Amino acid sequence: MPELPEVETVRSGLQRLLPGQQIKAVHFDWPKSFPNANADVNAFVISAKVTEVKRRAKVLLIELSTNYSLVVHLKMTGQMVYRGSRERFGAGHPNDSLIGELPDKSTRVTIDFSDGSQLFFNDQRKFGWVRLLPTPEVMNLDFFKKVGPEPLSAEFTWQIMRDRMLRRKGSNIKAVLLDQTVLAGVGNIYADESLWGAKIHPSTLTGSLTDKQFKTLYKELTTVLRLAIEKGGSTDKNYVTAEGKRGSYLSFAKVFRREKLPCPRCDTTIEKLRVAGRGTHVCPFCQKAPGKVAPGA
DNA sequence: CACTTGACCTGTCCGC
DNA sequence: TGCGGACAGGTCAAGT
Repeated sequence: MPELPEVETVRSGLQRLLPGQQIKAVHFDWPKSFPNANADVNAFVISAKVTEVKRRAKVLLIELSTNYSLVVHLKMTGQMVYRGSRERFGAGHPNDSLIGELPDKSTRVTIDFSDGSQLFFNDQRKFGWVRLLPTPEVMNLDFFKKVGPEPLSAEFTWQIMRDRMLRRKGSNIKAVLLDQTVLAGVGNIYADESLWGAKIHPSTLTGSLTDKQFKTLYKELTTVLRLAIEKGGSTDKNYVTAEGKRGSYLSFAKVFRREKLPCPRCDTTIEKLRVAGRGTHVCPFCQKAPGKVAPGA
């Protein structure tokens, strides 16, 4: 799972469920999903209690009472699903859950808690990972040293976004939105959605954007990220919340996965193209390709 | 150096 | 139906 709103939704779910839980056992069978699992798991994970669940960029940080942290990246298809001691299926009715009984064949890591509840790290494509690190060293990971600011933080302004984006003025704006060193947490869904909102074509050279466009893009991006968090993220195939439920943002999406459907703003048929190596959705009328002038721009 | 492309994996969908 | 190929929400390493 993917982007900031999805990871934030999982974080808030785990933060409701995990603090105070004591870890009894950890199981994993695909070593790449837990590359540095070693004797430290026995020393610093078994018997530890979860103190807090945090997020930075698209990464979950499960902090333990031993001053170690389980650091989790869900990449494309990762899930973190909690099951209470009496729930073989999802909380409430089984139909609420996208997934059935756990563990299943995509389960890579299982954490057992003392009260009988369990936390499952599932990952169909095996790109995601869990790592164990001393909490004070987590931010020394190369990824965290390079990652850009949180787009929803109070300090993040449109001018900061513009200045950081202009470090890559020779790239198209879609590639720059996806660049985690420019700003944290944006992926393919919310890049397309915010570019549609700002009426900017994804192939537009970043260096050619005006201040007015940067300002609009900032507003659209932060608005769409907040809305997606409110809706519990976007579920297409794999993503689920900590309770195993779907997120509902995609029913509010304007262009993502809506190729061949009408643009909600002008009724022009939405097209799917390839930009920055990624499937990209645009309204060809609202978002004029570079060289042409967008309406109202 | 700045930027783009392939690789990491499994599963699904689409065309022949 | 079967089978090959393209594609899927992310990030690195290696390439141009």
